[in-house]
Amino acid sequence: MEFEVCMNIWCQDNASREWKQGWPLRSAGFARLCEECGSAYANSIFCETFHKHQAGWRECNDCGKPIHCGCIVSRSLFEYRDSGGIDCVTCAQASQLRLMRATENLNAVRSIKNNANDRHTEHIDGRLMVDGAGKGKMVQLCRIVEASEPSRWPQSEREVIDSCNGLNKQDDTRFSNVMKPPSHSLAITTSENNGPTWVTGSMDKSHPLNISIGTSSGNSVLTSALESLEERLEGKALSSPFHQGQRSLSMKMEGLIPPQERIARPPADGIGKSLLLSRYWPKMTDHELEKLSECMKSIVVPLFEKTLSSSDASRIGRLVLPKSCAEVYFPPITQSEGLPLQMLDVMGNEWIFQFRFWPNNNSRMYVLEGVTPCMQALQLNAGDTVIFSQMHPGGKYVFGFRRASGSTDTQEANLSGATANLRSGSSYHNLLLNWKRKREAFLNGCSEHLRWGIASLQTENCDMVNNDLLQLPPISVSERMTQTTGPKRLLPPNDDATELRVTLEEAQNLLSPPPKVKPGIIKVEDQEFEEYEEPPVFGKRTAINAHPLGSLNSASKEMSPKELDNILTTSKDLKKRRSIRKPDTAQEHEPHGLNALASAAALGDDLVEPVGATTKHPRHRLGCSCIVCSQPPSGKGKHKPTCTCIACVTMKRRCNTLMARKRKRGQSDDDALARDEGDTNGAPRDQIDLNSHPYPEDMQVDA
DNA sequence: GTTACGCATGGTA
DNA sequence: GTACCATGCGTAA
Repeated sequence: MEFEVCMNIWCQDNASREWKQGWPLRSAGFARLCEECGSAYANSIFCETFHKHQAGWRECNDCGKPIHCGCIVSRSLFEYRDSGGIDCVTCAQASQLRLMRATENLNAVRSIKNNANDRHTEHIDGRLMVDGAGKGKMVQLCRIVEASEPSRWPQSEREVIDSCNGLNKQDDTRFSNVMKPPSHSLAITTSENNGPTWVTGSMDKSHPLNISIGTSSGNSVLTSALESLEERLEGKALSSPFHQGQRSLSMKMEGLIPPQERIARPPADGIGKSLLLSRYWPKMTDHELEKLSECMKSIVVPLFEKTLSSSDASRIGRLVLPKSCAEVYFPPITQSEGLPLQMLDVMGNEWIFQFRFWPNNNSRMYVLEGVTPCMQALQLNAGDTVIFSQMHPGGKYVFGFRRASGSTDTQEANLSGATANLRSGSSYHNLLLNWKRKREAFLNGCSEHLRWGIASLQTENCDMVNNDLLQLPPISVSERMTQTTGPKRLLPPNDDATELRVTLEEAQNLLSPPPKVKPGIIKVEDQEFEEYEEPPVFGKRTAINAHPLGSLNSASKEMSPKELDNILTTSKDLKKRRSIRKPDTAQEHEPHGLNALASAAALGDDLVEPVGATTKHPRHRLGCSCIVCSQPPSGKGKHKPTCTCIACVTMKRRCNTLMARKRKRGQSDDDALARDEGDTNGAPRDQIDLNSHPYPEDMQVDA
């Protein structure tokens, strides 16, 4: 165990060598707690998920912008570390907790030197050498302690010791006594095991600045006004929340809090931060993490994330896991068959994936198998990001996700729905209730058939749908029914090769009125709706000038019973697919008949091209970002030869690579290359034409 | 004929 | 050059 000294000046344990594992931190580790007093230390700066109310905002020393520090102790403790620390998320340079610059630190120690006759300090390699009580020791840590309860500040070292002894007797050593300082103090901690040297000073305005220097063992006391320290305390520290009526800095910074940034959360120390590529670090906003924890009713520690590739999101149902992440965060497996891993998604559904590996080039390739049902239920596609987290206690894995940028859905959005029922009392909750009420009012006002249709489209088996709807602001139903809200994923795709993006309006368009039936008129919120006595007809209209709600165009393309049967059969086929989801939830996200109908209808000619499963080039599915799929339709949007877009650059690189290889293989192959690639559109070879098929004919996906 | 499994291959960092 | 990983592909069910 790494040697560290407890930084709680109430604690006499200056030689702590063991640290208890405390509460889980958002950095995927655990807070280390002093064995003696239970104080948090080191990486406890990440504990905001657990003690959010004690989190606070600070100003970055370098850029001055507010930065967040969630340390349970940081609200009452300003900490300085010469090395390490957390980068400011804004400027990425300043240590998050570096509230004193090195020069200030030096001044403080010089003051000590000047006022303690037997002391001598030097600045060596950025560190401070203290001679005297901490003779020959390198100063590593220096901190200003700000008391939260001045009335409890001990006025003497004796009181400090007494208070510490009292604290040690407390049962709840984890939180009640976390870094409760006796006063504003400057602690200079030596790196070796002879205890820290403390500079304590009362900052109570009712008392003169009374600063003492000594080791915590109390063998040296110097009462003096350390001017520079006082100046600093009066300057920076005195402007702290404490001197503003004990208001927290977080309150002070209220209104200045910047928008939540997506923070890449590196793994905790010791778990191989250097081993895990930063692209796998879970990037969640504090808000998302907070909501996830709220949703799971547990502490959730993000582990890693991965952007779904085409093959991950394909129907194969295999999600390739980054090797390092799999080995670090998932249970070790020795057999290729691996073991089942139970996971909860953000909706609270339980899934079991097979965590296994394949031998691969003297290495392993880790995969999660059986993810298709979950992916479909969550409507995840290539480009989306899945986030693996772990709950504490219990260690159960959480399967979270984040939609690809540009999508209207984010994990946060989905969590909004998932946690709606947990947000009782919040304004957000009220908004949801408001919308729910209006929706119910509307449904109640609708005819049975229409109500059934809409309700089915929302489908009680598709929580995502409800959640999507519930996310909507509580606008009137009439507005809802007439506006286009942008792409909404209403239904899970009924085939892996397809994706359904359909607005509510489009969904409504799938309901056609029965032919030759005159509608009645009902009023909901002063809006007239047509009511039909006969069931609606399902089908995709071929004309688009229909009224969204009822007066549907007579040109509706009705489905024959056989067509309906075919689609329903397709839906049933879904159930044949292998799914190892638990029985209690296994059917929840299966598309119902109406869903299948809607999907099939919505996936008509002009909406989504149903790309058939092909073994030739399965990557060409919806969402595929390859050259073929990303190229614009021929004719318009043609890329210029000088275009430097990603697609063009990639294409050029590929061609260059291909050319180089071909040249190596000889002239005959070069000729073949010329045949294959040879100016399909008559373009010179150095002018890449992205509108031509980049692959030989036998590889081209059917257009 | 289709699908899933398991391994191989090749691109990329 | 190597490891990782996306995905291609042969084969068995």
